[in-house]
Amino acid sequence: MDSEEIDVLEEYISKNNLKITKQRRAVLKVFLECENHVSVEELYNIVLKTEPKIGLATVYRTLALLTKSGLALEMDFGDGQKRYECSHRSVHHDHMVCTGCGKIIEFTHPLIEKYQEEVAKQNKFKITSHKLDLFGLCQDCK
Amino acid sequence: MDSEEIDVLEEYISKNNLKITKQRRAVLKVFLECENHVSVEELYNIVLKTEPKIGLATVYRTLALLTKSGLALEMDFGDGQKRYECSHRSVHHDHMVCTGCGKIIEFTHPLIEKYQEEVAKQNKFKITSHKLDLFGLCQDCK
DNA sequence: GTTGCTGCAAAGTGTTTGCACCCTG
DNA sequence: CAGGGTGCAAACACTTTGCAGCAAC
Repeated sequence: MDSEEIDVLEEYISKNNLKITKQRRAVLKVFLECENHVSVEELYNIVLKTEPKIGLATVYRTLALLTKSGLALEMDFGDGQKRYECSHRSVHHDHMVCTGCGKIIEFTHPLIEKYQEEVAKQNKFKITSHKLDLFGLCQDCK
Repeated sequence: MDSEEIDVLEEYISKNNLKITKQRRAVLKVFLECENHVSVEELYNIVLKTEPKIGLATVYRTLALLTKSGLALEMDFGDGQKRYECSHRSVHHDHMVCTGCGKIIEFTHPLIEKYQEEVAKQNKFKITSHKLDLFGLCQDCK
């Protein structure tokens, strides 16, 4: 396991009077190893292989904990389930979601960000976060 | 009621062997009169005033019908419920969602759209739709 | 040995569906 | 009067919560 992330988690945990458990370690390990935008169910099924007794509720609770500690980011692509990505793994990015195969391509475009700021300023709006999803067909699904 | 929209609905209905009912009229009327981004529950509560016997399921079914007929657009701001807006009322736009008071400001920026196309092309991705939400604080909530 | 954590099951959300009856066309 | 529409309640999918026993510190 990458010591950097377990450190982040342990720091958060000790600061908040919480405890490290083998379930939390297991969820964190799988979360760090699997690809971005995992759903809870997907993660749960992987964790089950190393921690067969773990409950789905624990996975939900641990992902909430990872989100609060800043290790995970919660995403919603409108498909009715929460998905998570590692916040450390990349700086902010947006998503192209292929409606054919479900593949998610990440991207950023500095000018798009710039014009977002511009339009916000025009409306006297202070952006704290944003979310840009392009839906369509990827190269393979065209 | 605006005759334009009832025409669109009736055309869709007659093309698909469906029927006009007073419930559908009532939902359409309220939908056209209320502000954009209504949730189903909000709409339901307003419709109840003129159609006290209507069921929530009918509102869901009618909104699905309006969406299929092209009158309504389904939105998801990640708050766990579907919201709808009139598709005729405006051309495409994006949203600034105030996390303080819930206000939604609509906007478009031609250059943002342009750079979306550009980045899609670089990834050989064909955009069918997109969704840009800025979250933050509006003028009044800063 | 406290106090937080876990697994389980039950409860909660928002949404959809099955069905008998009703109403439009 | 046939076939779609309605209201109701049950079913659904995803997520959260209450609780008794368990484990980390």
